Amino acid sequence: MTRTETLSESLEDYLETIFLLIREKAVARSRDIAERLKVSRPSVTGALQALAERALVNYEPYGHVTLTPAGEVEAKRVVRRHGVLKDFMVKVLSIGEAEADATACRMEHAVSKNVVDRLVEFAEFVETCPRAGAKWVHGFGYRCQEAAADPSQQSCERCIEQCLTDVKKRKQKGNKTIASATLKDLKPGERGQIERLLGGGPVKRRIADMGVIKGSLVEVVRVAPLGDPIDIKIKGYHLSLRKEEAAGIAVSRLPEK
Amino acid sequence: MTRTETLSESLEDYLETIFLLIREKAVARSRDIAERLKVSRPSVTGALQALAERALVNYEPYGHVTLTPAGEVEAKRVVRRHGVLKDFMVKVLSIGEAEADATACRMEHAVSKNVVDRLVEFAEFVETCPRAGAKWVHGFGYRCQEAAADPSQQSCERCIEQCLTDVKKRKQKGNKTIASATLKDLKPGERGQIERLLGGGPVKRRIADMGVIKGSLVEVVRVAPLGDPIDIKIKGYHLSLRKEEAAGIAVSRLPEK
DNA sequence: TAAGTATGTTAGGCAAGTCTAATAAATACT
DNA sequence: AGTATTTATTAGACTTGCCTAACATACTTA
Ligand SMILES: [Mn+2]
Ligand SMILES: [Mn+2]
Ligand SMILES: [Mn+2]
Ligand SMILES: [Mn+2]
Repeated sequence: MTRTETLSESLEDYLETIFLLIREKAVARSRDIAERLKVSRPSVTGALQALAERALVNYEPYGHVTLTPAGEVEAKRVVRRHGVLKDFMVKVLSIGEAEADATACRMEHAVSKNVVDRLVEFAEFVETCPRAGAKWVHGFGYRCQEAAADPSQQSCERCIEQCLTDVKKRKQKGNKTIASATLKDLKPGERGQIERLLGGGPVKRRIADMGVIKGSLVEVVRVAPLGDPIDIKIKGYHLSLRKEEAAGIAVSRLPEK
Repeated sequence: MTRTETLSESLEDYLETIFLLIREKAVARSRDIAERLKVSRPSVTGALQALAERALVNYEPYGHVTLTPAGEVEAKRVVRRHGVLKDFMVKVLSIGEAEADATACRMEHAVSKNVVDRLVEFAEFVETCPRAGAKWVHGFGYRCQEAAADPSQQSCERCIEQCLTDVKKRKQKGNKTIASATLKDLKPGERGQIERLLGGGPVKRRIADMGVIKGSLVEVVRVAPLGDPIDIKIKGYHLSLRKEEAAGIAVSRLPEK
């Protein structure tokens, strides 16, 4: 009877993998866990027993593995950390998908919620602040790929000019430009900024608890065929909303990329 | 005879600690290593034996511990990763010193040189690009500390105005404003941007190998009493230069903070 | 329904990393 | 110099996490 208060990196990975397998394939088989984690099947059995002892999975020999509520909470935490770190590396630092993914899966065990939250904040700030903005970030990525070429004194001048004209344009068009919409209207891949949360149901609370405020970024990940469960990503959290719930979230569309 | 090609997180930490102790106190005693790493003394002995087997430290029972050249290289790598991650968290993300330090020491084992380099690039870009700049970063930190207060629509306007006036000023004053100096002229704590590397000695090569280009940030960390060994930080690397060498590096001063 | 195959578990072993208790060496103090 | 104290090492044990080989169960299919 060992009472290890904190979860080891290894067990966090098992939890993460189980969660993702269940999400993707409806069921997490020992075989698949082993394959994903590049580990032998007996190792998986061992891990499942350890997780069961900690009441994070429901497990009995030869039976189906499911996550307990506590296990799901823990798994989601890991998944979020992984996602946030990966996104930051890919979108802000211009690291390649594969490397970002692998690195994120190692870093995810080291960062606190605090740091992750701040990272999300910063990435959003960088992507949406008119003084920086998507183009600016993209410029950094470009600069990186071009490496040492062009110490950017020249292009820096051009960059500022561009920024000035952009801001002027924005001012001329004024605030009314923002075609107001609700989350329900966005298509997969589209992103928007929260304008406000209509209606005060449990969704509002759930979302507010995540640190979402006016101006927060939200991205529609997937919309089910009938438009009902809408998967969104917000503050690094993955969320599944019903159509009516999504209709209660006013957003302003954001340009792609 | 075990040949583990890659160093474990644990051994990296021992190496890091030994390196820092030697730098600070001239000698790394088993007792101090144990204390810093919060580990028992026998554990240290074990680690030293493991490191000695890998030819990373010079070790014999009851003797002084020193790093072999290979060990020093490895240790410096770890120290740099730690420093870069910590700096990013403190300066860009506005995470507190203590938490940043602890987190950096866990993340340092997970990030590749590639990611660290990119992180340095990005932090420099963010701090020096006129469209972002130190004030802008600071604004983000401030926003974070103020938390949910002020979704920044208001202050965003003000921020842009400020940026515009700043850029205008910069233009009026023109390029001649940049009081050219050399690294030798900077005081501890001051930062500058590399203008060019005068003279083509080995220093130039050493520095160029680190990815330093025109525009790279450099910070003077410490200057010895007689002004001779000058400690600088550049691209996350720690470097010690002689006075003459520092005099060969043309920089433009950067405003504090 | 009776193989035959795929999947999962047990048994046994090993390496890394940590600990405590006991011992040895080095250093500091009369 | 001789004892006390500090510092370092050895011995032995334990935990975690991984492995291979052998066995058990579940699913497939003839
Ligand atoms: Mn992981
Ligand atoms: Mn992961
Ligand atoms: Mn560390
Ligand atoms: Mn460290």
